[in-house]
Amino acid sequence: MKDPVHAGVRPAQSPIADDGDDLRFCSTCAFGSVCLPAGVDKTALRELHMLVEHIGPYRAGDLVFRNGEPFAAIFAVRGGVVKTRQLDDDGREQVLGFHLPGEMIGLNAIHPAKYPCDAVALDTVFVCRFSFPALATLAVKMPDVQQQLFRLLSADIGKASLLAGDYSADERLAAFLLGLADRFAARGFSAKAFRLEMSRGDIANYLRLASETVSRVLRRLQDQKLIRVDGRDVELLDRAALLDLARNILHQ
Amino acid sequence: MKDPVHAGVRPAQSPIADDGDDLRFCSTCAFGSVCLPAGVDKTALRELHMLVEHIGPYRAGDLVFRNGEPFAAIFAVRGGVVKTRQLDDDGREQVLGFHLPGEMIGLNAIHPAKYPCDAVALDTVFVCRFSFPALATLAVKMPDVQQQLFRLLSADIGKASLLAGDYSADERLAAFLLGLADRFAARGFSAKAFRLEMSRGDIANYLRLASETVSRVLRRLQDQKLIRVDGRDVELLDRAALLDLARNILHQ
DNA sequence: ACAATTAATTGATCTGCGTCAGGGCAGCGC
DNA sequence: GCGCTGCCCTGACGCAGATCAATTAATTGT
Repeated sequence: MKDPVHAGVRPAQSPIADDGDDLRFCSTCAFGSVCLPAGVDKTALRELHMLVEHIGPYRAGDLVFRNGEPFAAIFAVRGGVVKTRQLDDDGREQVLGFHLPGEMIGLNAIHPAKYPCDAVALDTVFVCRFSFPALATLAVKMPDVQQQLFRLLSADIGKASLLAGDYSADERLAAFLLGLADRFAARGFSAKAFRLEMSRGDIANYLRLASETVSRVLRRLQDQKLIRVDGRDVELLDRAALLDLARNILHQ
Repeated sequence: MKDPVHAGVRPAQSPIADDGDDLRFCSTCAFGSVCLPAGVDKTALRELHMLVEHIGPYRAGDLVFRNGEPFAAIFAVRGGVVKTRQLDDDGREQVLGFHLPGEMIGLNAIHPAKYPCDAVALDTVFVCRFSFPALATLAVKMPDVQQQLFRLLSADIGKASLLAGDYSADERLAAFLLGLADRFAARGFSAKAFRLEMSRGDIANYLRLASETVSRVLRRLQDQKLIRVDGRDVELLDRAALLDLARNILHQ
């Protein structure tokens, strides 16, 4: 563990953006299309870069923001994996999502004006912080920024309702794995083999299953030669079959 | 059935905005705070009213917008109840939500740039149509409009994940009834007694239950004196007990 | 007013997944 | 070395709710 940035990441490419190469990271970020526009007002662009604050590293277990904190900023994950979760009155956890490099968190805090969940680093995490008042002000001057914000928000509505259906454990796991694969691929990582930074318990909680069920289903999928599992490392062997399983969840 | 506008609505006040009294309706609408601002730039306000188009009546079963149609506008329900739903490949329905007067629909269409669901009138429905390009342009000139759009979008993310948890049938129904009651109350209707414009099947589908289960749970809640049910008319008798049941879903 | 649909209720049975219980294995401090 | 802790896996069992089936309202059309 000499290199904190690359600690705990093994297979395929490491999902950590090169800290020394902002441009390369930004091109895979949810805000990339506005942070790195081709031929757009240079002054406004400079303003956008001005209001971005690079923060990190967070270590596994650290909180990027905390439930109840007043809303002030949204964040783009720059490296590592972030879990968002709520704790109910009895202290039971509800995992809302996992966020890979290039993805935004904190959008659901705008309305209640405070963060409705914790954002927990699952490994070594770096983020970009966007002050929201500043971003909103900029959005008034740069319609592209406004559009992108609208799109990001709208996209999250769709994501949130994906798991609401009553799907079987197999469908959920298949959709989960394929979803991760596609998101890794969109950020330039391998879509076939990747590491699950989250525990079985987190996956189960996110998919509204028992962790025992996650174990059993992963084993079943492996027995059926759809995937290969080794601890937290996963390899997708039969994408078509997985897609067929997940069809109802993903394909609509 | 001589009066189409008020047909099929019985108990308490009818959830139909007075067509002749825009001001009164607008004050209860999701956009009310920007459509009816106190002491705001009159010119910009006029522009907002200019781009609002009143549409209706739709009859039960009519579509306000259709899955796959290119996204062009968002809508505020002005009267009646609208159901949003997806149909998967096999033609099975997935109910995404029910929308009462004053609530916005179509926000989840911004990102995919086409409507990801159908919006179906459950009874006689009137809507306000907001052209989205025009609204976005106006938002650049009126930061209040932009803010309100951000808030509406963000709020929908939270709503979408409410039902994602693994809750019991009783919890779901209690939360559903209380949620409806509060939304009716926020629009000036009775929070104690109201009519379910949607069928048991729609409720069941929305809550990811079987319609038989909805029947049974409603009966059980009635036996326990928490509610009174008569067909599609519901009266909440013991709000505290319902809140206690729904605590895990609503209260976080 | 009538049959013809469609929706709602109720009971009986089935089942997927949660719960409980037990065991293995790696990392870590002592 | 040792016990401790956290994570993962596996089997046995029970239950909430789905499914199947049959009856009884409500709607709708003629």
